[in-house]
Amino acid sequence: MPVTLKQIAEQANCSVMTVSNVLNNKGDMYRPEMRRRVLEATKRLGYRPNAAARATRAGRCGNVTLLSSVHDEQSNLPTGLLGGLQESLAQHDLRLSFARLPDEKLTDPQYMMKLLRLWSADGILVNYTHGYPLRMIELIEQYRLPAIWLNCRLEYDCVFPDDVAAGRLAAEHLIGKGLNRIAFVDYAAGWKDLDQMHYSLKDRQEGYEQAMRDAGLEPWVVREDYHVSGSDRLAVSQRWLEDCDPPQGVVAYSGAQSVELAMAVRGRQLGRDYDMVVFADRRITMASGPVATVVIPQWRLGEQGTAALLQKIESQQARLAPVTIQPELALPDPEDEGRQKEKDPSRPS
Amino acid sequence: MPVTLKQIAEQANCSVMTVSNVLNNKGDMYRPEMRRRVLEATKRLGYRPNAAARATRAGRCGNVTLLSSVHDEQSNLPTGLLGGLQESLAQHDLRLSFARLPDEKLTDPQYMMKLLRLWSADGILVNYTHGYPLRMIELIEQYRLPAIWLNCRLEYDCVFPDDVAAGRLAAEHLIGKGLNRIAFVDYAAGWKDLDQMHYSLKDRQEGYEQAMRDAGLEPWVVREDYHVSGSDRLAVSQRWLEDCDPPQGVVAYSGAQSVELAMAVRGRQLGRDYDMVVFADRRITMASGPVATVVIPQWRLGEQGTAALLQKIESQQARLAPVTIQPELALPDPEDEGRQKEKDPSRPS
DNA sequence: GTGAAAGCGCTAACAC
DNA sequence: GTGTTAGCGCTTTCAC
Repeated sequence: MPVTLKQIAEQANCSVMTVSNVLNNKGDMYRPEMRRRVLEATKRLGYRPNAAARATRAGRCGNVTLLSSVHDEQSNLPTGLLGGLQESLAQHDLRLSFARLPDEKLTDPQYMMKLLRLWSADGILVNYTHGYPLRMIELIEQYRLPAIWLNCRLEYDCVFPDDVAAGRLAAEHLIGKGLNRIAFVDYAAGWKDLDQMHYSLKDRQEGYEQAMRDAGLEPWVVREDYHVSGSDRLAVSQRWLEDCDPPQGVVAYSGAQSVELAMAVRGRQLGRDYDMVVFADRRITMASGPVATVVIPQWRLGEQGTAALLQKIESQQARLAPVTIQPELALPDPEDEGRQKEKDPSRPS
Repeated sequence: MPVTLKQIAEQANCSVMTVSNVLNNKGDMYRPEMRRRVLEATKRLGYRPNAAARATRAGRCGNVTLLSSVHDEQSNLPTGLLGGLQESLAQHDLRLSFARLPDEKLTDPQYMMKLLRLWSADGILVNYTHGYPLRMIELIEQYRLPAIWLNCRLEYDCVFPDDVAAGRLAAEHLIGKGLNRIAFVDYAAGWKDLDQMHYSLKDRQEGYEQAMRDAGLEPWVVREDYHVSGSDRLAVSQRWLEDCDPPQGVVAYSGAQSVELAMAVRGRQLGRDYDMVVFADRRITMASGPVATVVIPQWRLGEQGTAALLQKIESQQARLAPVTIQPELALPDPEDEGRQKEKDPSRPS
């Protein structure tokens, strides 16, 4: 039903090739009159190029697939990452597609065909940060899929943030303000389950501890034995804050809001009585106002992921060296407020 | 470079058609021996089907494009929506691709070709919730792109949540608990800029007001003249809470955290001294613990969006009646805690 | 300057 | 049961 080059050629009284050339910027040689006729017919018919046909001819797919877990209920896909990927891929005339590895048994060859068809791409970006099934690694190897892992600290073929640097950056900011009692808070993992968790939990704490020791300060890590769920975080925060001289600075991997609230109940105000640094993909404003944020630039991560994948596709190289992304400290500088992208007020929440 | 059916046929000593049929579940007629040889060669060579070629043959593109704004710095793409779209499209052997309408002048035909190639799809899902450029509507019309608008309340070809119902649901929950002084809080829009904002701002307030009046209660809307930025919300919350007998219930479109904090500073605890309802795409846990949430089921919105788009593509119908999605109240029931999907603790934040 | 021929990988239709 | 033919929309090559 869609318009084809052939139909344009008929309308413009020329050959299909002429149309193709004119529309692909190779029409310099043609008479202006010819070009005009072609462009006019193209516009009039509302012609849309058929990417599939072009890709078939070119022997490529024209797209890259972002592979995610089916288990991600929560957003594991920052808009910045999506944007960075999409825009850098578009510059190479590649589309970004989305796929998941379902739970079904992947032994049925018929089912595998269906899945591979959906994955059909020039390359794969794997967005599992942890807990990726062995089966997927097997599939990637078996089908020689050019793949890059995002947010994964592997030996090769990956792009990930330098989380030790992120931890250092956070601590150094507070140390630089002359604070001494600086706590590192994380409720996401406990000491007992830390090892099975994402490396960033350990690495950011490690960076914090390094910075503290370098400054001659005693690290102060607030971490329970096990993961603290959202509903328990306030109580836990209040408990440890009761027992101590309250911190002058807090580096929060998670639980920042419960610390803020527990401090407020004790009459201690963020920005006045203590400082906080959080980690995020963008500058953060908490309930008490903006806070210093160690920004993990997801946009750049996406761009670098694209670059790595393209290199992998081009070079057919077996293994690519890991790429690390440096985090950046974003201050809650009031002067910056204007530039800070506020949550767009007119969008639905 | 990728493996083709032809190569498999050579290895399996048969024709390309035999391979195609066996791999596409149409191989019942073939001798088991033949099928075995084909499947063996397929596996050994690591064959991946070429979706582009199949799509070319079928006269379709095999994918649907999700069109987003370049201006979305903040996540406007809930994971649930993505998941619902992706999964329902996969059931129809369609891939989901992403694209954006860039700011560049869209007058250059060469540039337009490039863009249309990236948008190349059987249909388009428009994810602009507001502020979509007129140029895009023109493009959709000119190129007869089968399009469905998501989260937009239009006259036709759209799928969006019933936000009046959402507002009602929130208020009725608190009214049902026997509360009287129930405030509706929104800092995202002010009275003066409400009209240019997303319809959900007005609609949820409208639903709240309806429910209040139905119950013989006085609506109490907290809204400033203009948008209140994140850094000012706490101060604003403290100001209006100072002047009044504090509310027993709060319906928060936005600013929930600043209200929670302001109340805490006054010694009023969420769940003990007052109740709150918020709107989200999933059950929400605030710093004080879980709260009742009016859940806008984005997953279902995605599924319905797919259904509508497929119908639009199939039927070539000019205009499809709008589809509304009903919100659901999710209680902060402790019994439900187990089922509540906590933010996965092992992911990077 | 323009167009005819060939072929990309795949599959519907039909022949044997 | 298996293979042959033709053709999807597009572009590379090369002839006129």
